[in-house]
Order: sequence, then C-alpha cells, then structure tokens
Amino acid sequence: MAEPITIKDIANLCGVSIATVSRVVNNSPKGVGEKTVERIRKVIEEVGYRPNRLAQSMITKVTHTIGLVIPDVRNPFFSELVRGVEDVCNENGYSCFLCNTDGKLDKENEYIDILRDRIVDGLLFTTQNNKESNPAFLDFHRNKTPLCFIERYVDELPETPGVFFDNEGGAALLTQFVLDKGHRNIAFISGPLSTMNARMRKSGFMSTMQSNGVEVDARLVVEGNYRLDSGYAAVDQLLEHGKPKFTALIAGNDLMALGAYQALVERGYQVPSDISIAGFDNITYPAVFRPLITTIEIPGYKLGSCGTEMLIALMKGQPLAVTRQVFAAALRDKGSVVQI
Amino acid sequence: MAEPITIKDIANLCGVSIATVSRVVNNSPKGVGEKTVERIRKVIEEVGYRPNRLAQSMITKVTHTIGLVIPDVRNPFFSELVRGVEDVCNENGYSCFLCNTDGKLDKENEYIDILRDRIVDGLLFTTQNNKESNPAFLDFHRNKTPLCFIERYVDELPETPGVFFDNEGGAALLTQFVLDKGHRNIAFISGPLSTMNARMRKSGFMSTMQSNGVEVDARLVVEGNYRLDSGYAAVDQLLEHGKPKFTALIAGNDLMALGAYQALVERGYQVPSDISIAGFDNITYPAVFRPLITTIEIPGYKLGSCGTEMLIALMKGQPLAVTRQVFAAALRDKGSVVQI
DNA sequence: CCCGAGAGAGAAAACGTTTACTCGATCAGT
DNA sequence: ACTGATCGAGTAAACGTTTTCTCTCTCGGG
Repeated sequence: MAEPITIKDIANLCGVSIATVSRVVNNSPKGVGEKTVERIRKVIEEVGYRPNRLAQSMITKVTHTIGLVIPDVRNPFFSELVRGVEDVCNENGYSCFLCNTDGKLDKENEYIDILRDRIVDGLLFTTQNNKESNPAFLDFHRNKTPLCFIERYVDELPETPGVFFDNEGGAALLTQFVLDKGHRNIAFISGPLSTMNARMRKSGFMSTMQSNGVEVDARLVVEGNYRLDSGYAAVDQLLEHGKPKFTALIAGNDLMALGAYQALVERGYQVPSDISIAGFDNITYPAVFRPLITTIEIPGYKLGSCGTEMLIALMKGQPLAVTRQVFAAALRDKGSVVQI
Repeated sequence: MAEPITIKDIANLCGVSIATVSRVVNNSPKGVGEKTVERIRKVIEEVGYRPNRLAQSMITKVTHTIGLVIPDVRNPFFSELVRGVEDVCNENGYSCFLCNTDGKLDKENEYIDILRDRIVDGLLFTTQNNKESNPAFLDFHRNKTPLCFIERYVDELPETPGVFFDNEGGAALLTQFVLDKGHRNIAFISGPLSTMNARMRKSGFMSTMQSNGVEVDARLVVEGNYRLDSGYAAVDQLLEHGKPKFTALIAGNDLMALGAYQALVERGYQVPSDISIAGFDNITYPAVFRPLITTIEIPGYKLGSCGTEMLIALMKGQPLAVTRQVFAAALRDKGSVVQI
C-alpha cells in the first residue's frame, strides 16, 4: 500500500512551504515567482502528485459531485436521461452518484439522506411521489443546496427549478393528429392517474377532444399502469360489450400501446386498417422491429443534459433565466394511424 | 445557508467531549457509560446530526464509494449491469459513480484518473481495450485498491479478479444447436475482432464446427462491428457471388442478426424457412415485437451484482474463493432456427 | 540615505472527524 | 487500608488541504 504523495512531499522536494505548492496547484498566480512555479510544476509532473479531493472538499465545502435519483436505469427513457446527465457532468468536472428508487418513497428518502451525507453539491431528482417528502429533502432546500426536478413537482417546493416535458401539449398534438385523420371515436388508455404525467396526458387528450367539438365516451377512457399487460387488459375492458365502438386508440405510453396492439391482433383486428393505434415515449428499438407505433417523442437525453446544465448553473451561483424549462413535444408518425 | 451541525455541537449540547460523541456515533461500546450513550443518542436524534463523511474519510481513508466504468449505459446490457451493481452497492452501504466511456481509451483513462482522485474504495471496469492502460490504472493495482473486471482482461494485470461470461461456451452451445437442426453451411458474422468477446465467440463457433467434422467455408465468415448496419452489410458481402451458400447464419450479437434479417428479407428470402438466423445477447424487448431471434442470453444484472459482491469482499479484505467467476451461457430458442 | 510599496514566501489556523494516550475515580481483593 | 484493575471520559494529534496573516526582501523615489 504505497502511501500516496501529499502536498507536503512536494513541498519538501522543492524546498518550499506547502502554502506555495498549494498556490501553484490552484494556479492562483499571486505571490509565487516565475521560476518557483516552474520548478514546482515540474516536480508535480514528475512524481505524479494529485491533490487529495477529500481534503480539498473539507476546506472548500465543495465536492464537485451530484446525486441523480431516478426510478430505474433499465427503463430506456431513464438510460437516455442518465447518459445526458453524465455527459454534462463530465464536461464540467462533476461526478455523478446514480441512485435507483423503483419509485418507492422509502428508497427515495434513503437516497436523499445518503446523498446529503455525502455532501453532494446538487441533486437531480425524479419520481412519481409528489405528495410526501423527507426532512432531508427539505434540508437540501433550506441549505440552498441546488436542486433540480426532472418531470416532477414536489408540492412543498413549488419554486424549485426543474425540467419538464410538455405532457399535456404532447397529448394534444397526438390527439389532434388522430382527429385530423378523421377519427371521432377514440379510446384512451391513461397511465396511473396518481402520477402527474398521466394526468397531464389525459387532460391534453380530453381538452383537445372538447376543443374540436368531439364528445368523449366515458366508457372509452380507461386507466392502466404504464405496463405492457395493462394495455392488453385495457383492450379487454374496452371490448367488454362486443364490437369496438372506436376506430382509434391512444395509449398513455408505447408499452401499453403495444399491449393493446397484441390484444387487438389476437382478437382478429387489423392494425391500423381496422383500428389505429398511437402511443407516447417513442421507445426506439432497432428499426427492424414491427410493429411501429406512431408516438410522441420524449427527449430523455435532452431532459437530462439540460437539467444538469441548470443544476450546474445553480451550483455556480449563477441566476437562472428560466427556472422551469418545458420541452415541447414532437410527433413521430410511424404509420399506425390511418385516414378514415 | 444554515451551517451544518457538527460533532462539536453535539458535544457541547451534551456537556461531553467530541471523543465521547464519536464513540457513540460509531457505536464502539467501549468506554462510555450506559446513561451517557443514551443521552447523546437522544440529542443526536433530536437535532438530526449526521457525521460529515468527508471528515470521516480523511481519517479512515475509506469513502464507501466505488467507480463503475462502462461504455454506455444506454446499451441495454449495461443498463442491466448497472442496476445489478447499484443494487448490491446500496445493500452494502456503498455509493456508485457512473462513468460512460463509449469504449474510448482516452475517456477510460480520464475516468480512471478522476476516480482515483476521488479516492474510491474499489473499481468495476469494462471496456474493449485490453492492450494499453493508463498509469493510474496500474496505480490502483499497485496501491491494492480493489479492482474487478467485467468481461475484460487487461493483459498487464493477469491476476486481477473479474466476472466473465463464457462467450466461447455460448457460441459453442449456439453452434451445436444450429448443427443439430441439420445445418451444415453456416455463415458467421463476428463482432470486431479487436475485442476479446468477439474473438471468443468466433473461436467457439470455429471449434464446434470442427469438432463436428464440418468444414467452415472461409468466405462465409465475415467481420462486423456489433452494430445493426454491419449485419446488413455483411449479408451483402455474403451474397456477393449470387445465391447464398448457407442455410443458417449466426451473428456475433442480436443487433447484427437483426440487420442481417432485414437485408435477407429485403432480398426476398424468408426467415427462417429459407435461412435460419441466430444471435447473441438476448436483447429483450416487449414480447410483441417481431422478429424474434434465437439467441444466447448474457446475464447482465447477474454479472453486475456478482462483480460488485466480489469487489465488496475484496474491499473488506476478505480473500476470494474464486477470483475469476465465469457465467455459463443459456440458449433462448425463439424459433428463428428451423430443422432442415 | 530613508521610506514605503510590493513581491515572494512561510506560519499557522481551520475544516470535522477518529483514535491513541492519559488520567481520575470506583471497586474488588488481600 | 492499600494495590491494581477496570471503567468512563477527556486531550490532543493526525488526516491533507486552503487561506489569512505576517514577515522579509528588494527596489524605486524623494
């Protein structure tokens, strides 16, 4: 276990004080002579000295680390997001602690505590729970440790910065697209309404239907849970009373759309000729795969990178132009919605 | 910016010395009276004191963090792996720095330096480059900072622990499966032969062919780069001289298999009735998607969790029963290889 | 020749812990 | 009553930095 080289070693090697070495390490140009700087630089280079970041952080109270709290990195949306976060961190000299909560409140709280203990400089946070939050969380806020939400509000912290996706606008865009194709009887499978984005998407659907003067049949609106099988089950529910009363189906995400697709095909319907289908997320798999679902793209990478940029600005004490950044929706037409 | 509560505050509040508080925090039972412990515990609880981990680490030289270096978290295999790593870390009180290198040597080296500076207790490392390595990397080794490879050897560090997937065995298993279906003319698209796993898979293919007494037509073995389009391009190369001379095609991963599938279909061949296809990875997408490719499953989560368990054992100074853990391959028959 | 300014550099405190050492008090055994 | 453990608790050094002061030169201007 070779003892690491410390600033003291460099000082001895150069015959100067540690203060002087510290000055050249942090290249604060004041107070050190040209040739001394040169000499110390050379020795540092030669012996490969690297300052101990723990000791530095002790003094400066800055660790150049952030915490990233998400439900599950295996979800492709979050993989994208994580990569966006990590890239921006790296560009700016930050490192990133990854934390998976599965959306569970107790794991969220546990991680918040851990991250506070580790003295992260900032926190990037996503979750489904926007009701309750942990004391440590409010501590972050109270201590003015920068905090940036990703697709999340916490009711207690209404002014906290965040990056959001325009779920309502996306749903409106998609609904309008389907309406423009001539559909009037449109079924809607929402995500779990306990989540903010499911509510927003549903609301975008409802309001667009209304603003187009199309009445929504309440029996055609069902709640799912964002999983494949719940899309499948929703179709059973929609077909409960015999023949479908809808020519198009919009799902709260692509996974449910795929489940619905499967159910419809198994029951002998042609998609999209009999029934059009649309989703949300633009889950992108290798282009070979079928079926393709017309969808709303959610820019995961962008949300991650921009959220991190906001956070870094905050950590640097820069004032934010916009504290809540909302990303517009984009439609990805893949042919699963046809004109009637 | 409310100043955080320190051990000194607790000491003052309780009218004891910081040493005593430290003892109860680390509950080292020696040397503190029953009632004192109780009193200090209560105050700590009340004011919500949490020790500063930086200060602790300064003394103990232990940070309870690890570095996880992978090419890209967006690759589903690595998403799985990352989650396996993070779960085990969390169970054991470790936090994990995520680093994406895109397989680039310079980014790998950069992260190694960063992680060493951050004084991680251990390092989990994957990459494609097994030839060159960075001085800091060897430093890890020299300083006996635990190191665990994931699907990687570094030639300079032959004794380093690691978790591996039995690529050669997997390829053998798959090749045997295809042979058992009666195929004799089998094309093989390898991954980039600069990578260890591509070489192993190819080698498993070649040796199984040979051990079954089937000669390999050199023109039917081409090199790809693990990406979709290289599978597509490989088919062009294989069909260069007119009609296919093979009835089955094994690709070094599923992505290339899919690219090959697309190319074959576009050229009017039926898969699998004309040509069977098999891959590697078991990229799992929602079950609705077609086509399905018979493949070898690589247990990403398991590799991550077991690698982390090894690393943690090393960090605790426990001797390892096995320093190189090799995970066996499992075949996932999805019907894309038919009997002839 | 003297004074003051400014440059170069060192001394030492501080950051919040852990831990080896010390010390007094209590208490059991003789 | 004296000795020697043992227990409870405090003192202070140490970890490797940053940073504020302070000090000593050197040099230019009057």
